[in-house]
Amino acid sequence: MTDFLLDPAHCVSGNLHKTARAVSRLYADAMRPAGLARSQFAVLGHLERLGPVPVSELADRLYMERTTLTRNLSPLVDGGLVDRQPSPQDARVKLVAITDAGRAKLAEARGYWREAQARMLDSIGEDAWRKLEDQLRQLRRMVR
Amino acid sequence: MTDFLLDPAHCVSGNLHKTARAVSRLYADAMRPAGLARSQFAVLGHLERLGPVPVSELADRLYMERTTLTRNLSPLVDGGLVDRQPSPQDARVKLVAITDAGRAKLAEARGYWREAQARMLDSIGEDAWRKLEDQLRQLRRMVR
DNA sequence: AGGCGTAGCGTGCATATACACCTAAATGTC
DNA sequence: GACATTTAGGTGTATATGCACGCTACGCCT
Repeated sequence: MTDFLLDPAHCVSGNLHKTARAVSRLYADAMRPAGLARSQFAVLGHLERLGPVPVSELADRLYMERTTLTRNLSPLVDGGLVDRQPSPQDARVKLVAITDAGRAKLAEARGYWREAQARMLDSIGEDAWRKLEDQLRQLRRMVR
Repeated sequence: MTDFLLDPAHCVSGNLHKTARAVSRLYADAMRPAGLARSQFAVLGHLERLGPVPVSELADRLYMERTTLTRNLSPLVDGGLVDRQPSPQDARVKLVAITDAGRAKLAEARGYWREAQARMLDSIGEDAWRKLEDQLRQLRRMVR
């Protein structure tokens, strides 16, 4: 067994977070005019694809703590971009959905996002990203 | 140009953060007995390798906002794991260094960390991680 | 019907992250 | 040497992240 990779400098978690921070700056800068934070963009994107969905399920999809999502939803609900209602079937469940205003804001932000994403793909190469994305997906499935 | 990768689901930043969250849980769980948070472990690890270093330089190495690091250092300084002193050469510069207590705590935490890292490497394969880590490093250099 | 276990959510607390803005010290310019 | 500029750091505010804990509603069992 290699000792090499058992040095904290090679921590999987640390390297992922470090890289995430580095990359986020570009997207944050590009999307600033839209007034949507990185995480909010991700939440709205998922919501648009999923339709009304329980908080827990959305959290699972985002690989995010349920309680973290609850708080991240607050500013979106306050801003009218997201709607949160009890399910008619099960009073415990809160169904979260994107509103029309949310869809509009998302569409606006997507324009800025696309620029950043295009620049990023241009830098690293589409093929490289395809492979990297696949490895990240595998990593997530691994730990689930 | 492929439209495929210009869908928010393929966002580089989003995928990185999502994966980082997923992976962090394992390390956090494993290291909980040590009482060191993920980020704190990373900071101490860097400090041990670097020796006394200005806040800004440490922030650069961590690809972290300087002001974020300042706050992350607070609990470490309060806990006596890190020392923060003005530089004798330049009164503007604050030199940050790991203390003996910090080294001890780091050594303790490293035991727990090693278990998590070993499990992770076992799951994804050492070779796969070597390649992935390299791609992440390239990504960071790219955006610097 | 009553009681028990469980499932879904929210809150209190602590840390993490970063932008805008401020302060102080060093440096450069004349 | 005086003053503008640049550089290193910290603080106010807002969002992000997750654990421990508590509450309510549902389902089951008797």
